[in-house]
Amino acid sequence: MTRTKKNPSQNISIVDVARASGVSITTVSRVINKVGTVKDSNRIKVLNAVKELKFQPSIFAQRLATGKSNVVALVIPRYEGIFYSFYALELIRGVGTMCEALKLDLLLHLTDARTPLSLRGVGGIIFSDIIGNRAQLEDSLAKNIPCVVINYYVDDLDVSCIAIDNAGGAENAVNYLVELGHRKIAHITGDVMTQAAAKRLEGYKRALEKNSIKIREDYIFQTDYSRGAARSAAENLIKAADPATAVFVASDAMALEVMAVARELGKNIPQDLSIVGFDDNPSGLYGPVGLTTVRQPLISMAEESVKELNRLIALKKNVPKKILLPAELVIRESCKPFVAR
Amino acid sequence: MTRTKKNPSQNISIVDVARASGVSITTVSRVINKVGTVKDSNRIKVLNAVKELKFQPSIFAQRLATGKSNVVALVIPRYEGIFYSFYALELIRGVGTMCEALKLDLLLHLTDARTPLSLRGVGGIIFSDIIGNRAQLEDSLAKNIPCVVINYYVDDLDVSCIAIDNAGGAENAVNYLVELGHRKIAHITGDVMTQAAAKRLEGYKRALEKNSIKIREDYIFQTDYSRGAARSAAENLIKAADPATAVFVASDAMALEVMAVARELGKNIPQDLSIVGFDDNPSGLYGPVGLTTVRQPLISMAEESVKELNRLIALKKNVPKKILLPAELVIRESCKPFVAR
DNA sequence: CTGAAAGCGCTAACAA
DNA sequence: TTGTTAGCGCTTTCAG
Repeated sequence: MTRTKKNPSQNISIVDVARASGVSITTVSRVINKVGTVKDSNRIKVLNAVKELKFQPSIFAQRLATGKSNVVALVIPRYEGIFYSFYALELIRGVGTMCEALKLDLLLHLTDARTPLSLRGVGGIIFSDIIGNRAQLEDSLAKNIPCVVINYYVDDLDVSCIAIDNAGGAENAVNYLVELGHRKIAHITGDVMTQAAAKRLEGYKRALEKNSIKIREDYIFQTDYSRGAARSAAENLIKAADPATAVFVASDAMALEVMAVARELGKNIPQDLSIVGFDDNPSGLYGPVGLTTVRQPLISMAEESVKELNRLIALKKNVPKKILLPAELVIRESCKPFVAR
Repeated sequence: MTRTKKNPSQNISIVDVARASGVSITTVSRVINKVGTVKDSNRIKVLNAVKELKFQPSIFAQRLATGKSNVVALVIPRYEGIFYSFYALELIRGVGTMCEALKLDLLLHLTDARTPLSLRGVGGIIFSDIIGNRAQLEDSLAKNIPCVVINYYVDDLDVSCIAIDNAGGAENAVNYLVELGHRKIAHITGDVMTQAAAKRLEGYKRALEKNSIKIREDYIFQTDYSRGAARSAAENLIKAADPATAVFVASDAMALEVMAVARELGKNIPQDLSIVGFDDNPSGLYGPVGLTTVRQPLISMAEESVKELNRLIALKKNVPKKILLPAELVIRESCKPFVAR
């Protein structure tokens, strides 16, 4: 009838502590959880026993008893290349840091959008981006699991989200080029299936319009964020009959590729072509010419998402908040004022 | 006495399923866990009820009852810049993938080496590297928690480890340069406090010795893996009175910096200087000259570590295995045969 | 301020 | 093949 032996590394339970300190397990529980009232002398006895026995409460028992979970899942769609992206790491870093600060456990879940989530025992979920895995989000919401979406502005669902003002950032970037005197400004987009890329394109167009510059479709090069696509876009851009004098590129990784292509084709950056990227990826610092770019506050976005999730969990009901974080221009050396020649 | 209400998203328990399918909870448990023998007709009833009620067993109750945890912690020392490193992401990717395959939960724990680990309820720990956090490893081992160390060969502790043959990889790289006719081969080290960097230096020296090339201390440039250090090393290397014709650099990130410096100083790669890196970081593909490098099987290392940990957990005792994975040379365009001029 | 005792949801002997 | 039942370790009434 009696159970044989439990986990040898965790075998001291609240019972042992109670026995050692001569009080009831209830009292031990009280001092562990810092709730209720316990006579000081007793508290001290318990605390000593805890230290003595190296007692660590079992999270499983705690969670079983309370019905609460301190686990936060970070769901990252495992799309091609995500793991080579600066973005993912920053996210994990930010979320991880804040989870630790808030004493939450972080469960990293790499998902392909297709399979339904089966995150059991999770207190809340952070969805990084929504790329084809909207169903997972809706499911979780339906199950009343606290959710927050990060890096995607969801306006048609009752869910907290925290995203970056991609359109605004793009607009700033293009405005800057205009201020430098450029009128022929091209744009190399990312994968416009993603919200970020679509918004960046939107911001590009808006900036041109506001500056009364005609939008030329032959100056817009659509890519899928891949290096290959960036390369051919760059070639077309540079070899064009009436080439642009500046280009706003939807990611730093691609912007670097554009720089490389330009050099190969004998062009100097920024003399022959001004380039602005997006991301503030540290690789943008590599090489002779620092890349001017738009900084995404990824870390703070990630951190905020955990805070927001925590708020939702504490609230015990879904009172969504929608947050848009500004994206700031970082000026380095890859742009020069336009001079006619 | 009765508890008010539990987690509203998880409120159907094994009891409900038992009731709905007209069997005992034990039988339900049996079919859930696919153990024991259950009459087919009953199994079907249960399965239907499970589907009907959208029942999901509580992992906390399961773990409480079994005393087992399916959580695997990946402990990554939060050293400066780790989150900008290709290495960390690859690791997380590999470990994450394998955890999913093995139905394990992944707890990502970013630690500073100083604070003792407090990973409660974890079934096993994967230590990524051992940089100053040896105490954490020893502690966990003492607590009988299954551990495996990844990317660090531990020969003085009874623990499973899986590392990359840094010395061998370095040796291959240098041998390759020798085969190309180079005799003046420099080395830019990483932070030799890390095992990887130390081993790479060791491999470099060994290759030279085996080829009867005298080791010149003025050809060895020590760095801390940082870009700044790489830059000044590169400058000294190139501007030296009797400059090396080839250089083996301890990381791709630094090798790229060396390339950049060389270009700035008017040198051509590979005509004026042959370069081999280490990592096979995708950024090595950027730019006009593909970087010849040593590929670390990071992903398989990460995957193997989870398998090994799983083995240890199943074994219920510590029967360590030490694994060393080969590192293979990837030849691209950054090296040329040496020709006297 | 304290303790007894009833669960939390599940697993695993054991008996049938 | 199935069901009964005693825990797993902790929290939380409720009654002192």
